Amino acid sequence: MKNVAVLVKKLPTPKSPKKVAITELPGHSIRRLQQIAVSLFMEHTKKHGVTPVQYAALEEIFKSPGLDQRSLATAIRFDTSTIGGVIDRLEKRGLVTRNASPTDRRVRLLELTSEGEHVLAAMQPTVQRAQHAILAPLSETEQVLFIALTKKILAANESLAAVTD
Amino acid sequence: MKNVAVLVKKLPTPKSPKKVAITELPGHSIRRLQQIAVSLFMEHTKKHGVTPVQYAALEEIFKSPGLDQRSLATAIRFDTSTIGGVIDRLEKRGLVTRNASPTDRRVRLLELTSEGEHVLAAMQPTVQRAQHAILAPLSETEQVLFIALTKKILAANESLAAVTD
DNA sequence: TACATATTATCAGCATACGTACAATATATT
DNA sequence: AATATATTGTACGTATGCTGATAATATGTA
Repeated sequence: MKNVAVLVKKLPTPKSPKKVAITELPGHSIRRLQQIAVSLFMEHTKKHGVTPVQYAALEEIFKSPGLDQRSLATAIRFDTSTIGGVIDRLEKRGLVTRNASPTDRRVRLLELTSEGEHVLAAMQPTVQRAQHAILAPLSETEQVLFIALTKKILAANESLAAVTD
Repeated sequence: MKNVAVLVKKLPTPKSPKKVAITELPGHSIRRLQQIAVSLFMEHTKKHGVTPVQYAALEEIFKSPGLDQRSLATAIRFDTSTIGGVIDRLEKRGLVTRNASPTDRRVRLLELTSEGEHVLAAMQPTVQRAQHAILAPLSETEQVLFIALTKKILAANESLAAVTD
């Protein structure tokens, strides 16, 4: 009787692992999805030399000229410690300017240069095509469904990661 | 008349960008999905100090002991130039061994240490919970649907990115 | 006004990701 | 055997992504 109690009581981590098919895990599928989305984006927008992350930054700065880095990061879900480097690269390419705020000396205000606006305008159609390409394997109905399901997951996890505020 | 022809013919890139809601682009949603999946994984498996990528490697090496790095990379869709560093870290932690092949001196054969097997076994339940957490916002039916749609996209793009062969 | 607290940006460290190039080694072909 | 080609692993450069720490600056409150 005592033996049984001991056996039942322990139940530690199983001695040997089970064989898990990585491919079947949602996490892995999502990682693959991301690899594919980035790959298609880069393929379609190759001639502009702008990454998906940089594109998102350009788009947001265009929508809200003069916003600060932190607000930008929050808006497009970058980590605040990443945003600096992204802006560095855009600034170096002359697509973005970063000026000290006259009212708050901590803040760097972001704006597109005319070159930045030009590049953004030029690449928008290619970005659209890339987005279509990602969902292309799905029917119209399936695409709507996929987007809805995705949004549902995102909505339930808004606070997770890259939301520094 | 000529004016019209000229206008029609050119159609260059638009002068000024349109305002695009980044949040509405599939690429951005997928990026968010990935951030969330990783975040949930790390949260659930915190005590094991193993990343999603490292976990995939452990799982695959357990399934196919003695496989080489390149095969591993292909199996779990790592970039071949990334796999080395991942194995380095697992090796340094004593979870994996990397031995020269007796038949082919180019190859490094991978195997789990007993510690590696132990860690893998210990974390499998927590990984399961993390995977459930990712899809938790969806109903059972929706989860099945989401997985099916995702797989359809992946199947159509198997060759894209991180498939070095 | 003086101090505690909050905010903005930056930096260091670690871990993917991918392109490109390259050395070592196998294998196929001539 | 000698050469051409393919394969395995590594290294370097660039770009995220996140944690934790810190400096500079604001702001709220005693």
